Amino acid sequence: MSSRREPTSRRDRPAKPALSRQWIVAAALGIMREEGLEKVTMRRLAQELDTGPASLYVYVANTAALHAAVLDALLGDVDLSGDDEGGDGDWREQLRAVLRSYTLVLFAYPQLARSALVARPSGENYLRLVERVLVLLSRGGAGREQAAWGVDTLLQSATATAAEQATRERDPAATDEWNATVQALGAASEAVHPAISAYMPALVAGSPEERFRWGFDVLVNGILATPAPDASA
Amino acid sequence: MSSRREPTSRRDRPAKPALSRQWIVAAALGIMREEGLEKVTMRRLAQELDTGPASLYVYVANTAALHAAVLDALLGDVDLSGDDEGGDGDWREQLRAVLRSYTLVLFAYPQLARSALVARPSGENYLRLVERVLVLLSRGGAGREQAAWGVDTLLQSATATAAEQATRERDPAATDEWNATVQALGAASEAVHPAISAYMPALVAGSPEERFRWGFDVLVNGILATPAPDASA
DNA sequence: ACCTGAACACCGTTCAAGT
DNA sequence: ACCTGAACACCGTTCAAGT
Repeated sequence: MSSRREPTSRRDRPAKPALSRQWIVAAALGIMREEGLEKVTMRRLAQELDTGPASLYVYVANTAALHAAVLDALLGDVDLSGDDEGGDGDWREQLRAVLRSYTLVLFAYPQLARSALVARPSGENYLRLVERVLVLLSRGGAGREQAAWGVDTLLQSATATAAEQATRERDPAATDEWNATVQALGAASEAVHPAISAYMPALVAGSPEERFRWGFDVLVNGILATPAPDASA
Repeated sequence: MSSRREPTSRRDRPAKPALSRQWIVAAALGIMREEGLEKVTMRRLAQELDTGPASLYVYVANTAALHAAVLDALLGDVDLSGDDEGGDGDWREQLRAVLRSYTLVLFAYPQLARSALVARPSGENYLRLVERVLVLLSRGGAGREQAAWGVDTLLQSATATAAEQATRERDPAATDEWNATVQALGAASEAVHPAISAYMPALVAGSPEERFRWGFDVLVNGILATPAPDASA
């Protein structure tokens, strides 16, 4: 019972694999899937990897970078459908599918969507996504600036939708915030806030699906209809 | 030197005013203005108010609620210009002005904008803002659902713009993230990501002002041009 | 170069006890 | 009802020292 190492037996922990950025991110993903993003901390992660927190700083600059790396890893699940074969006519449907897939991936991890809103990722999977959206937008007739700025707007909007709707359904505590907003809107007196009062059912109505679809169309229609500043002036 | 209370002299601290939600939020605002949102913690705030953290929980549910209250207080600075007198023709300019004012207020406190992205406020000033945007949108010809969902989209987009652009300019550490993204985009090889490579200058170009204006027009154009789901089907 | 122990300087939240 | 002290259970990050 006092043996220090058993080279053959007892391999419950596979002999502590060497640290590496890849391995660290994989462990972080595991913790997130099982315990949520809020448990993906330097300390908890170090514990999981059987080392001290200080060791992680060789591979990861800080906690924000760690979360960004986890997000990028997850972005590998986004379906970029039909990655290259043409079919020019249905660019809009393809773009919608890509963004829906992106939204669904984020839906699975609301907290990650929240953090993506605030810290854009920069990994390989993110680049692939941006590339794909750019191609589809330009296929749809968007100009240079329209496509470039459009990517940003579309991804941001999809991220925000995921963060909000997903939170609203799952997160135990954050539901309170949404309830507070709904309640505040509902309680708005007709005298002080007539418009809110008049629009009230609609203000909080709509399934995630409906909101997503409408939001997508609003943006695509708007992007194609709105020229970039220097284009004409 | 051992006196317990001096009723007349030494009023550096004005005799510890009674706790109240209002007073707590005011103190929180002060800390934010002087030290940044990240210092607006229950413990720091309690210290400022000369009490223990536990005492604050009588008035504020948790830290998120505290931040939301601070945001709402700040929203009082948003210029709702011309609050009621007609001038129907220029609804678009008025709406633009309101959203610009909103963005500017958030610009002053990037971190707060970040947190607003994630936790919608629900206070009186927020309601006033929603009310105003609703009125202007419907004056512009938006239908019921268009106006209702449009408010959400417009405010979200403005918030995100503020959070991003503001952070990019001021925040010492968060600039790294943006740099990482820019660098990743710039380093995208032409072979693997031809579109990114081709669109590259445009992807990160544009002043905050230009981006804001374009984003606003995209949304307003899109909102007015896109009917709500059940409207026709 | 990589890894570590230990420390520094913090957090949010709860609870039993007081007034 | 409000306020408090004290505790519980955590954090991120740095640094000198080791290998």
